Amino acid sequence: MPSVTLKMIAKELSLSVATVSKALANSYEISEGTKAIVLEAARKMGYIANPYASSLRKRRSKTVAVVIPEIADSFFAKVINGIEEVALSYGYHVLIYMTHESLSREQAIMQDFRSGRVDGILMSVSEETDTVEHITAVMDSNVPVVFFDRVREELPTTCVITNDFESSYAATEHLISKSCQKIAFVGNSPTLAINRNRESGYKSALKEHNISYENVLICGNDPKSDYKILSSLFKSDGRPDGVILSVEKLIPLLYQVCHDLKVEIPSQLKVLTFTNFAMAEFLNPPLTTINQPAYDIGKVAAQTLFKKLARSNHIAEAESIVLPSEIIFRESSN
Amino acid sequence: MPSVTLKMIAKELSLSVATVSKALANSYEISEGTKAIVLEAARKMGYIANPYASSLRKRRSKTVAVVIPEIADSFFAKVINGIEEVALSYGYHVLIYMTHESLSREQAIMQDFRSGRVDGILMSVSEETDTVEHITAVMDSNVPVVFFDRVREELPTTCVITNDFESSYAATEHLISKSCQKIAFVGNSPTLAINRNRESGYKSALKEHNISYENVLICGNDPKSDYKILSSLFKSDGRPDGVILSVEKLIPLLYQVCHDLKVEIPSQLKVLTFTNFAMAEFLNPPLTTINQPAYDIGKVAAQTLFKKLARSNHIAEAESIVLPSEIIFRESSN
DNA sequence: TTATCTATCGAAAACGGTTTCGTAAATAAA
DNA sequence: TTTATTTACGAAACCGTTTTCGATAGATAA
Repeated sequence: MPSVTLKMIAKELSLSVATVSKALANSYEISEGTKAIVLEAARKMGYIANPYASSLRKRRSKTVAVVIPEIADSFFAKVINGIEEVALSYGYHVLIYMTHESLSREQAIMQDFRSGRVDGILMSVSEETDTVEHITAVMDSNVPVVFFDRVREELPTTCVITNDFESSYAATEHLISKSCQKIAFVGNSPTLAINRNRESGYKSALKEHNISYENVLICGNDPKSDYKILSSLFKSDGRPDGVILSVEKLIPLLYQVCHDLKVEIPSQLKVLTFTNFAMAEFLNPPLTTINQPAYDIGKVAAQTLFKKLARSNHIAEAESIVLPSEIIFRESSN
Repeated sequence: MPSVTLKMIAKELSLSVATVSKALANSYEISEGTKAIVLEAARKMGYIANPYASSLRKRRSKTVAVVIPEIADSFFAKVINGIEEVALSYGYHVLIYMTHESLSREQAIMQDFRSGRVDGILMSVSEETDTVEHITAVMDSNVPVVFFDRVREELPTTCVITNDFESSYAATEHLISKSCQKIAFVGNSPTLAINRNRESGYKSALKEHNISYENVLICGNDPKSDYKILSSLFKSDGRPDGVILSVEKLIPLLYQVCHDLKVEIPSQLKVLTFTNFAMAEFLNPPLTTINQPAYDIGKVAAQTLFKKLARSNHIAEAESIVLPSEIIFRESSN
């Protein structure tokens, strides 16, 4: 509750509310003298504008939303850091929403955004998302959306991604060069473009090297069933000698499985992961990782969004900004 | 921009705006018949209330703020998950702000909250925070604050913390039981209560066991200088045989230092850390950790805040909710 | 001298809801 | 039948800004 309002300042200075408002907005209509007087009074009285009154009238909220699955892993944490950094510099506020990989939650969240609550949206879709109506609906109501990481490239907007296909291709080739012959790929959702790109990078590399063994696993959200899926991998006959993890969350699980089944990394199994966290080097064994530039993805996505916000009539067309990932070779794939 | 407003529905149904508003709010003043008609029309027309108009009039934003240093480590990520979960169930929105350990940023953020932007605040103070005027100012303007993790216990509100003193005491005793004689403690900020509690737990245990060696290091935000501080520790004469890390962020750094200086864990140095992340078990060597119940801390803090919000005249008194941490013994301290 | 600017300010209408208060009709109480 | 009460709704004020549109006085141009 804003104790001091424009009206109070106006009364105090025997000016009109309009004049005070304009003075604080540094309008050309107001003389430098009164501006100084108003500014001083506002400061002294501790005036802080009511953002809701302001947003209502200006039809702009100075707020953006970040919609993500969750902040379980380090990737989204760093992305948010990047976003917040940029938002701050633009004087924007950041609302955060988690879908917990649920389409219905995502739909409810997006529905709310048609109210004008936010001026723009930064989002990474859930695993379940197999329709985009809830997204196009808010885009149609003139709220720009910028995707990052988990994108929907078919929509007419900007996607900030990494070179997933290439990274995955290179990762697969790397394992092949280490004489792996049976390489498995573990992803999460077949509907996610990011996952499909990685998968096809993996498959292309196999094809290129005439390797017929191909094994794509889908792990979900439940650690228990994921554990089963992963462990069954090593109990089967076509036991792999290399694994590419597409999901950071599965790292501890894979290490656990290998530990429990006494599968030795890297002698019996070479491992390589898409991830983004500092401790990979100090794991046992040190983990080869494909590092996504998470912080920069957040920054670039936010900057792109603010550019769209600046231009009232931005052209809505599909576009991809690709930030390269970096493979860091460590013992787990040696 | 909300394309369809109350006025439009009113006109469509030849009702007054007031009636429509009350009908949607399920007011007793409106007959069930008209309620049904209004609800149906609102649904069909795709009405979504403008939150800014609503907040302006109701003087409630249905929004809470989370103010934290940053989401660099897993702790705050999990806390936010817990907070978001609770906020969602209350129909609240979550604004997120990072101080980046800067007091002036924290002050600017809190200053803004005197505008009525948020109904309540969940916060973990920055390392630099050595004054609380900016916090009491918003509390005085009737915006409740609940602290978690990095708290200021002198303020008349609720703090959600873990049993830092006891955990640190137990951790120190554990190292002593492993026949460590020279145990160092690495904290971040001497102004933070959480750090002081851990430090005194450490010191009390030493005193209790008549150990005179006492070594408290302060590491800041800069990895380079932190590296120097940590490495100088092992170059000095009074080289420790045990270390307690109070800060998760320093784990990779410590492992790096030990690696570079060829200090072997745990034979030459036993290590133990306050942290909260799943991979500790798979580090080399597996790291003994004091796990904070991060997710629960977020949940409890949020629930406490919403309780305060529910009661308009909540009594403002200092109170601590202590959630116990859990020590998980692993090889690094064996 | 008169007409035209220019600079500076205020009245009032938005923005889109919520809430108070009044009122007419229907019902209950006397 | 008269009076009191309840039910169901609308008119209008209000939340605190922003913005449009005048209005006025003084300066300038014709």
